[in-house]
Amino acid sequence: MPRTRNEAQRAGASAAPARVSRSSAERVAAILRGKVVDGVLLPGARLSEERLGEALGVSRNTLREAFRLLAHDQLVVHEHNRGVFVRTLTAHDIRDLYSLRRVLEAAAARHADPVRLGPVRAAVERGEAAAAHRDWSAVATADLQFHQHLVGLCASPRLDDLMHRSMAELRLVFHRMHAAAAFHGPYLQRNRQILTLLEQGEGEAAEKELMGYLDDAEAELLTSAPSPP
Amino acid sequence: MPRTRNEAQRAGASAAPARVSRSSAERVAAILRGKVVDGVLLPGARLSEERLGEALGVSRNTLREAFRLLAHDQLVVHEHNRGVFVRTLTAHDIRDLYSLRRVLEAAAARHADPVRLGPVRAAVERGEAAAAHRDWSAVATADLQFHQHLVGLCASPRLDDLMHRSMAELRLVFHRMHAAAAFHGPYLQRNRQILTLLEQGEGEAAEKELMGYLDDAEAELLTSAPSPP
DNA sequence: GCATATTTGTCCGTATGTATA
DNA sequence: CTATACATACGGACAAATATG
Repeated sequence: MPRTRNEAQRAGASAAPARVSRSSAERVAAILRGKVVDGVLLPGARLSEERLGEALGVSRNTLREAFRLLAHDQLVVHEHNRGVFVRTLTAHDIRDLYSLRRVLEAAAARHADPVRLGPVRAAVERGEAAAAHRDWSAVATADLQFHQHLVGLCASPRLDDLMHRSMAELRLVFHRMHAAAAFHGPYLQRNRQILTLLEQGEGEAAEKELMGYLDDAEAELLTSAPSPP
Repeated sequence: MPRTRNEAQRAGASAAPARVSRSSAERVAAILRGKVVDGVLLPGARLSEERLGEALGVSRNTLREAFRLLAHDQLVVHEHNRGVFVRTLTAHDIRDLYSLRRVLEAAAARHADPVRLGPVRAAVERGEAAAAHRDWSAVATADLQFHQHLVGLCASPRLDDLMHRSMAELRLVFHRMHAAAAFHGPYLQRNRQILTLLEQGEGEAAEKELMGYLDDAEAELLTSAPSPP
């Protein structure tokens, strides 16, 4: 009899990320996560237990579990006895996130194996194709994926996860750049250049290019940051 | 009637110096986290909602919130409809954790500012003093703190937090080394050597020493790992 | 500064679904 | 296959903290 449940779960987990049964809390968290990273829920917005529970059709207890999950993703902050709010990144947060990216992406460039650059190259090409069609939203997505796959070269699930969560955090401020096109567009050529260097085995040069990219992107984001240091 | 629950909560909370008001979920999570990293709750152990809620004097709702927090620390795994269990690290996990440490600690060695080595030096000296007193538990603590403060040189809260959680995860397998002395002891001299190199501004050499340390520690841990790759 | 309304924190009881002996 | 134990999820209750007028 279906004592195969465990086997099925493990097999499914190893192969495809598709999961048959997720808890309500996870489902609700996924919905809210999407609204936060897509900018539907803006930084500082309050997430009322009563209103949201009503809107999503879940009880307050379930919603609170979802809040804990989102808080761990750093997408919301839980203020005791006050409630849950969409996170507002400070300039300090932005600097920290870019420090973290420098560490992760430098390591990726240093350990990059030229034969594993497939997904990285694909992201570059998706970005260029999107730019040709003036689909700036897709350009932004491809830019993020380029760097995500770059870190993926480390072949570390924990680093992948960290990078993924960090990029979600950064999206909280990307929304402040009302012209996403102007922000992500100029970086396409730099991504292409980094890819080329990696394919030629020029890890050192690629790392230097990457650090320049990150320095410039950080500086640009900080000019739009209203918060003090 | 026993509505004295709140009084008991305050009494317990007042013992902790740091923060006056933490949620019950956070307090419970902290208690359980301690039991897991101290090896009181061993990997694979089941955390029953009913039993633990009874023992800790909190409702199942509150306990479930605490579980979400612990699951995010990767110290427990939440299997849907089955319950919460203390995490069992596989050999794959150990390798991943050391990959992560290599990235973080290499970055730390590379960016180390010799004038900020105070806490690192202090940890080395605490370890040596503890070894002189044959306090192997303190030796282990100092060893972990040496590496924690090393990463602290990056001055990144997010990296600090990541390192801290990763070390907590590693403690899940340190308990398998029944002789903690034999495990942490030999690394004291290597820590001292790394410190010396950093103080002399020999970042490259320090990084190489560090990588050797991590390779050896990883290999030693893997010999005690019962799980397949 | 105070009284009041709102919201969160926490608990309880219970019905339903799932897994395992 | 059935029985049992347990997790999931809901809704209601009330005290405490916070926001509001």
